[in-house]
Amino acid sequence: MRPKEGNGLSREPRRVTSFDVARAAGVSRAAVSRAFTPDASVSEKTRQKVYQAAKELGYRVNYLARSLTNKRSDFVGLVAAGLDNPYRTQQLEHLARALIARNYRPILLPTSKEADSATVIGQLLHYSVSGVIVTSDAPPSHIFEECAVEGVPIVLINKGEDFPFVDRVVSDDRMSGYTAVDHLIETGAKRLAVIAGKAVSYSSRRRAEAFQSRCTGLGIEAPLIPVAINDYRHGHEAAEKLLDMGIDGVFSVNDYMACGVLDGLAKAGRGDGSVKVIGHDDIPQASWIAYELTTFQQPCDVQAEQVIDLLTSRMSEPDAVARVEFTPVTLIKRRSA
Amino acid sequence: MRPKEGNGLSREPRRVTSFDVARAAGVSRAAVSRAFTPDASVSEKTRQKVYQAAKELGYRVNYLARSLTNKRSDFVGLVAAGLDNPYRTQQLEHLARALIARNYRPILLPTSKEADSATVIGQLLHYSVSGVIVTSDAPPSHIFEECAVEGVPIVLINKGEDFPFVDRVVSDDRMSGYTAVDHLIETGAKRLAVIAGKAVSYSSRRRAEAFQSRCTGLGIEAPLIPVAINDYRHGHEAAEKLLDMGIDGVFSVNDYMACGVLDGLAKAGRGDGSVKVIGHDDIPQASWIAYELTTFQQPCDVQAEQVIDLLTSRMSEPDAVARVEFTPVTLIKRRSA
DNA sequence: CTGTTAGCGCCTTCAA
DNA sequence: TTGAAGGCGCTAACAG
Repeated sequence: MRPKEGNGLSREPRRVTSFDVARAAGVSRAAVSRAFTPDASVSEKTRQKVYQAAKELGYRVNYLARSLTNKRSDFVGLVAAGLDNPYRTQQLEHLARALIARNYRPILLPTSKEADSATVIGQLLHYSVSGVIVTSDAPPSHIFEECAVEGVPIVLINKGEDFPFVDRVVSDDRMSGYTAVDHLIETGAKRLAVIAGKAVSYSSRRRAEAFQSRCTGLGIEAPLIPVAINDYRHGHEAAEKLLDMGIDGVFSVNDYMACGVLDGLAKAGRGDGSVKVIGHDDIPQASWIAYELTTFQQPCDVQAEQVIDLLTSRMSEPDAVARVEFTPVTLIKRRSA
Repeated sequence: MRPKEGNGLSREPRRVTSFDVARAAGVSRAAVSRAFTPDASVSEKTRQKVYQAAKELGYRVNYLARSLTNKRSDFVGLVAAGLDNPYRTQQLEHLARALIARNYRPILLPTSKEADSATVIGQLLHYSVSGVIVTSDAPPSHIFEECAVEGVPIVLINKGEDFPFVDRVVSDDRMSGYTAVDHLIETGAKRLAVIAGKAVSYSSRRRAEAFQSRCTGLGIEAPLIPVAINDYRHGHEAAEKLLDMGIDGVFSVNDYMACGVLDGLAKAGRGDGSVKVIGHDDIPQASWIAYELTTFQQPCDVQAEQVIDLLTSRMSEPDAVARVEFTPVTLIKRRSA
């Protein structure tokens, strides 16, 4: 059955096509195509004949060829950055699973300096992707236009840019900012502060703003402790400043950084709970015994569903007005506050 | 310039093809194709004409159509599981970046009960993938044959199955097992043990075996403390047993679980360093102040390169004998041992 | 170096 | 419901 050249297991991937199946089943190629197309018009009888022949020959529909005629592939770009933050990983995994569950194939595109999101999305446009999901820094707006022109939906997660045809899913940052203040005060904290990356992320900024705005409303002062990046190391460094300033209640805009804050406090001999800490995201480490971090759960599964809903509805209605979905947050109380 | 129906920004993705570019540039479609094919035979002059026209029209090569003729796409399947373990995330990110750097597109496929690796790899075969990288549980062997038939290279990471045409990259588990013993003894531990998932992972098992074999060689006893899964929770639970058994030096086959062990010890009031702990992988958390875990670094970047080397060399030599590459490990000494 | 000619594997009208 | 025919966008093989 193998091609030629009897070197044991010669290659030359002799692929079987719909033509082969058609011949074997005694039907036309169109019939084969229909048999493998959901709700196409085929009799059960031919369908079975086709399936039978297909199985015997080891036939698989070539989805790439299919997308050529369909003008749309099953691929969805997943543009991500900061995967060292465990929350990002969770998001990624949930998105990937949710996509696969709906028969999409996620193309993973980690961003960095060399490969920024714009370049990367540009690349995606070569594959007739069904959509693009962005968790990294928001790309420059010109890329949105390109996508719009090619009819490729984009969904941004926790980003701020308001742009025609670009949908977004954002977590309820005002809620977390406000609640953080209230809870810190409830636990007895007097001198509050918030740690957040300087203009690094939309959600980060919004949480910090909400926190401060709530404080202002209550007539208390609450400085922003700026850091370069919202990560463990910078959280750790911020802990010192915190102590210098006499803060006893702090909101770290994500857990990843909050872990650093807690460790920094512990290192300075203040791991006794005298400084209350609230994080955000409820990453696995937040419930680890070393931290037991009070935090806001931001359910990735819900978020993923929201994202995909936006994606699919935009596919059917490309010209719809841009929408924003809010992911609810829930305060999880633990030892740290 | 837009199609019809003047509803402001009407859609109907009017894609521009090589035909359009050819016409605009006054050349043939083949010329256009060549202009976009690395080291194809085109004069600089036509190439420029083509680029010019392409830019004006906003042309992009349709890679899907290209793969149709090439019979091979740029896609590489990334089959992964256990992404809650931060080391897995690191692997994933490095693999993805390494692939993209070489102009492959990683398709992310997280596995689980519903979507086991076999099913998932089967799906991939519809896309003429250039290869498959497996970090999850090894798939059943029949899938290897299917891939071999279709000429799709597979590389397994830290898996044991020895199968024709299937290459593997494995970390130097014997080395870590041996070194763990020696280092624990050096730091003064007397009663050793190793914690490992029961038949859950190849590397896990191999590390444990090496550990015990070294102990036997030194004439000391070293029980295996079995757990269901090598994760934080089970590490935490294992800590109790450890103390019951009077162990004072333990090798946890991965860091993720080791963090649980350390937390379990701390919770039992034995976070004083009286029980030495060594982990494996050097995940970010291992260097967090709460843990300062002595561990083995297993460089993801090296591993990723090894994987891709195997992948690409098998593409050119599909019938080569299966190879195994070893990833070196390095002991990183920290507070925990 | 360039254009022409055939497909790659599939899907979608269109008649029957 | 079925088959025939044409085309999706691109590239490889072959002249010139």
